[in-house]
Amino acid sequence: MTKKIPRQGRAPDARKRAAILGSAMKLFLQNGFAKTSMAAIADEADVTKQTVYAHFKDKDNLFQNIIAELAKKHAPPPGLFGSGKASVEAALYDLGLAFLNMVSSKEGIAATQLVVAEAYRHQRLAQHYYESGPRRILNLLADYLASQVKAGKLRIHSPLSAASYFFAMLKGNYYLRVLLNTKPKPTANEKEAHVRECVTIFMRLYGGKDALKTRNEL
Amino acid sequence: MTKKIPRQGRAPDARKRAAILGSAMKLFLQNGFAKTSMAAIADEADVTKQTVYAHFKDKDNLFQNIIAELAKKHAPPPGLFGSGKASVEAALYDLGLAFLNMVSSKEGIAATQLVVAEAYRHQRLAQHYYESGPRRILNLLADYLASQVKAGKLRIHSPLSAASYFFAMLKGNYYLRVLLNTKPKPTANEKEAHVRECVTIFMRLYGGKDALKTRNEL
DNA sequence: GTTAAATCATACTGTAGGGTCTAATAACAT
DNA sequence: ATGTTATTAGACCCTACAGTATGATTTAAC
Repeated sequence: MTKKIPRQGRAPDARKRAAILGSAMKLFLQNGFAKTSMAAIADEADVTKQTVYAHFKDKDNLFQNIIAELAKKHAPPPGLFGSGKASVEAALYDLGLAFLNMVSSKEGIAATQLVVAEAYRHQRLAQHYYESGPRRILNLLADYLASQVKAGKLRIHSPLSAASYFFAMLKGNYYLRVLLNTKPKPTANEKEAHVRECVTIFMRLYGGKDALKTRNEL
Repeated sequence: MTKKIPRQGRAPDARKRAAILGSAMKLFLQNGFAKTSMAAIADEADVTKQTVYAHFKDKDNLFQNIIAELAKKHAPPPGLFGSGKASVEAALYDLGLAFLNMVSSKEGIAATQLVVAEAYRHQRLAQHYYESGPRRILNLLADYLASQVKAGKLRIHSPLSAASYFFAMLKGNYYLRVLLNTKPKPTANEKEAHVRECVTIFMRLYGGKDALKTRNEL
């Protein structure tokens, strides 16, 4: 019932709005909140400052929209554990690699830096970002693990803990270094090897009884 | 040979310099780089802006000094694995708890947020901070682990990897949430329990042969 | 006690940037 | 056609703030 407000005159241009959002995201990610000016955003979007202010109340409001957009963009896709037919190892490997690629992507890094940097000023935003991104994916994995426990494929007391350890190991060294721009960025090969190792360790910890007897060194 | 430049007149006041550094650190940690003004720093230090500029070339220079100071302050203490006589478990537990307390302290959080936020602008600083803090402690643990491997107390292929997994598990859930100000902060009890669990897992992974046979669930 | 440097107090400059205003034009609704 | 709204172009206001200038005052070296 709220959709068809009777209008007269020109309608707001959705493409311009999108352009503004796009430019703002690009610039915020590139230079951070403080060092991105509204004028620069307007320029980049080929739009007037006025138009920017017509669509967004102020800089803060625009920023909130960007973070919300990023949260959506970085949320885990719906069919994450699709068929559920693959082996646990394969599922973990795929998830792990996707996750690692995500967080070490240029945009993933910039987004995290941005949110962390502004977290103390926009606590609700940070919370929302966390819950729709990291927290969501953590829960998904926990659910999957629980299902595999039921299926007798894993032995886990607390799936949520186990899931968090899996992600923790994945991030391991990388994460902080990535956040701090301490390159060089890992190569695809390194990432794959690292994910394999994490899966191996995970299975040694939580795999069926026999899994524990296999290779004892890492 | 560079120390005794013949001077005349008043000497720079070391206490004022210290006061400036103190105020700057406090305010930078509290409000971030951009939102801390030189005037505010001078005020807080009970000093004139002129004096601030007498001691530090500009805001950036002052900031660099602060980060260096933080890096020193957060560097691991020398006698970390003191006697080396305690059990591996106990050593890991102590280290883990100290580490967790450190990174979840108000100042530890603020420092990390600050460095992360400015990382893309002050890459060398971030690098320096990483190497004198996290990297150093990682190496210390790796060395300790290697020594315990030699002593037959542990079975580890790559001590550096193992060390990084230990810290990764410690941070686990906590770290990102802490960086994002997603409270509530963990209580002392929770931290202790968490460290215990990490040590247990670690020993299951890397402890002597028998360690693997114990409790199979977590 | 003279001198040179450090500090103070305060005013000042210059610039960047958030946000507003106005007047004109363009697009759409009825 | 008429009215309403979006957008443009560009000037404009105001505040915050980094950094400087000036002149007085204190402190320590000699």
